[in-house]
Amino acid sequence: MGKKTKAAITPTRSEDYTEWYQQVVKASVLAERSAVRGCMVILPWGYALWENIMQNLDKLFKMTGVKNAYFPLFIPLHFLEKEAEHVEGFAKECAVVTHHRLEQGPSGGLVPAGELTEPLIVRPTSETIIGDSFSRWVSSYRDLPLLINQWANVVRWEMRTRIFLRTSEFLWQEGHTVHATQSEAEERTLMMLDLYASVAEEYLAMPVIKGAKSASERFPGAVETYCIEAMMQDRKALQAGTSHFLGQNFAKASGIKFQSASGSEEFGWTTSWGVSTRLVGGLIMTHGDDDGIILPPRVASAHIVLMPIIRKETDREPVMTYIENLAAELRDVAYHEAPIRVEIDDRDIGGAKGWEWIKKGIPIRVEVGPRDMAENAVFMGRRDKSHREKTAVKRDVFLNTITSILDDIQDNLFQRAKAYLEAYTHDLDSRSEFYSFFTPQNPEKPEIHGGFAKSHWCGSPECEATIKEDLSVTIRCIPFEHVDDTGQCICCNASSRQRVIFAKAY
RNA sequence: CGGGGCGUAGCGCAGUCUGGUAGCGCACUUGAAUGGGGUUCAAGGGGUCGGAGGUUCAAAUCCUCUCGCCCCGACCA
Repeated sequence: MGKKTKAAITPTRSEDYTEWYQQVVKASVLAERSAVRGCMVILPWGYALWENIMQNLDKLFKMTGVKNAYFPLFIPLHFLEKEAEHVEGFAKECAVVTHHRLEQGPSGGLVPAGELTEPLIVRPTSETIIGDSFSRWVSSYRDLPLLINQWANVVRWEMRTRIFLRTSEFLWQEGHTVHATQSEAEERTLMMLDLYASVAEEYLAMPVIKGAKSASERFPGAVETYCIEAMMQDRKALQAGTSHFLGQNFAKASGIKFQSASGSEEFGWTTSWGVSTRLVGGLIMTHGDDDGIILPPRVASAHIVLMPIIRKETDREPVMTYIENLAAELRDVAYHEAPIRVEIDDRDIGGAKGWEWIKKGIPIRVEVGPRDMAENAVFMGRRDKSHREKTAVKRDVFLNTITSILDDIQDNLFQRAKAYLEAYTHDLDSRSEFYSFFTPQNPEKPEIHGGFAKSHWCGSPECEATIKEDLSVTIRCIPFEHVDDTGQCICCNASSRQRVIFAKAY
């Protein structure tokens, strides 16, 4: 009882949000920094979470007819040069392989040797290398639509990295499709956006706003970029997923052509769409509290931890037997078509154990000691409630209600996050109101402020740039709602046909 | 690439100004006590003080150069 720390994480969110995030990641054992600049090691607890996200997405992709494939890590330099905007967009952040051998240097160390005739780029995204394959796979309208996804790692040499949110290397999926018509491709782009939104909301319990990017925020080479934007607890926006309608730009660059039913030669219409390990960062900042992360049950690395309370050595065997039987029965319960994931923690380390699991964000902690056994009960704590709020539940009741308890936690997390998003999203119509909304009281050490401003925008890149320059606020998306609303641009007062979402962003 | 901070045990830090050859807390190991909760006591293991060079009888400490990390900008999923 030495320490009187009120929260498990120091500092708290309100004290220092950025530092809180880093401490939460550390305490959660989801990931850690690696020896390589800007790259992270994903630990088992974090990888299990990512696997659950992956499996759910993968299943949903396949239900829409998408098939998985795999393409090379390396892209020949000249491939990237094929689409002008695309080159410009990614050129600044590419890792380049120039040699294929190491030799003993004069001072003893290894030095690169065997220079390549053409450098290879470590993929920052795979439109061009996949386009090359697609150009050979597609020759007739009968080959379309072509619906491919790959699970891969990509590298973007960012100047500033942040664990899970922006690492030099990250894991993601990238879907790439080719269609015979523009409308079919557009339909697919929006279909995948909807799929992402429902995964974010139903699995990650993360409410999102769907919309289109402004021209300046578009994917390099895309005709249209759609996105889902979530609000973190420091009220900044996080782009949680994107779906791009690429028109015929990449088809022309890669030579993806097909012969139509009428015999004419036409370029395909392509799309690409992706979500990444960034989602994990979003999850942390959406649900975490001052005791650490809170994992939504639908994707949690594990659902329940069973912790024996052993008072006397003679209690150990009966308590462990009780726990192992309980675990076996729990694992036989299906939660959304998959077995409940149960951990048993019998380490004899006292109360620190419970706190470890709190910081790891497991949805349900269960303690079982002789007293519970005598009453045929378990002692349960929920991660979405205070750590002090624990209740005795009869064993059979616990087994019969466990899936609804998990669903209740899932729903509770979503409702909380949705209330937060709504509480800090405002229609703002005056320029002064808008500027004060995004200006902290204390510029030295900015407090959590702002949120999402739904404000009118005339559509000019100049107004967008002015606001970005003045406030570091950008247009996160042009939402699909509110399209018929008319008003005046927040920046220049010109007439505007709709509101857009302005926010500071990650 | 600019501005600020920092590299000393696995983690968090003190010691640096005023050179004398390394310490604290947590974690770890062992033993004991405790037992519905980040418990207590005792004993113990672990460090080329980020790296290189220099000054000095002597450098974690002073000087020069480097490398890396964190925060704030610019760039971005």
